[in-house]
Amino acid sequence: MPELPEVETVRRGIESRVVGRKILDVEVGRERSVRRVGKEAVVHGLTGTTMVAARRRGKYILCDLDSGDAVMIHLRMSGRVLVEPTGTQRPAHTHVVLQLAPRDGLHEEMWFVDPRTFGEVVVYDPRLEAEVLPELAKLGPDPISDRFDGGVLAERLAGRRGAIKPLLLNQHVVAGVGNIYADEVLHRVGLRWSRTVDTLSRKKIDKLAFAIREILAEAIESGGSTLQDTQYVDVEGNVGSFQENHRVYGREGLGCLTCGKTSIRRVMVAGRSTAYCPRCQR
DNA sequence: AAACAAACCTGTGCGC
DNA sequence: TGCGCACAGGTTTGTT
Repeated sequence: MPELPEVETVRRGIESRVVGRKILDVEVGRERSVRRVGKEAVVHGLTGTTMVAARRRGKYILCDLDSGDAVMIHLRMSGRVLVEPTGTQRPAHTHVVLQLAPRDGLHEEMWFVDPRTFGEVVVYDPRLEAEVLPELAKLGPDPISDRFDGGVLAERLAGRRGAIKPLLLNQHVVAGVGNIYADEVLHRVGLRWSRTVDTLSRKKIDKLAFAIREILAEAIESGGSTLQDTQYVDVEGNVGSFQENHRVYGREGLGCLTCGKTSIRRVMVAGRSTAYCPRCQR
């Protein structure tokens, strides 16, 4: 579900609503959500600590604790983070609850909610990051947090072959682009999902890198994309609005908003549904 | 090595 | 109304 813009929106919410508040108590209702290090490590690692920072690398949220430990939260397909007043009815699939020290007299909890349980919460010693979270070291550049331009992208694509879309989804190439934004980016630069990297000029790669930054930044500005199922909401429960700007994703059969002459088509590529305009994208 | 399918889960929407 | 199937924002693992 959530891609870089949604994850960044959640990170900002954690930064403003959770960072700086002591964690008084921790409940883990589902072992699977903390499978990487186990329930004990999460409960003991968080209880009594205070988050001092909330960072992000691609789709990974990384929070620093005043104990020196760190917390990694990955939402995968259906994870959500919510901050709600203590005592509020918790939704189904609320797997981890952090009781926060009251702020301005308000008692609140942070919930990790995740129906499909692909997501996870990990508490770890940052000195052991390479062993606990080996995937972090393999991530490509973050198009928002890191220096990212055509030169960087060309470097990441060097030596790789095949269709462009699966490469944009590869987190080792670029960290944070997912299925919606890959389709939107490719449409903006007029590239079809099937174009192979070896046919891309350096100038086109510059445009591609620029469009990645541009679209992700615009989406962050809009608070991310919330689809019909309203699965994605920020920590306050607000929906995003970037779906109103989608030009291909979820628009199968509708007229292309750019050329106005062809209808958007949808095919399966590398197991992911892929929307494109056959006229605008070559 | 790369391309693809399956796996991990639950919920929803659709056709019959 | 009910049932079975396809599919969903991600990522890893195993197989050709």
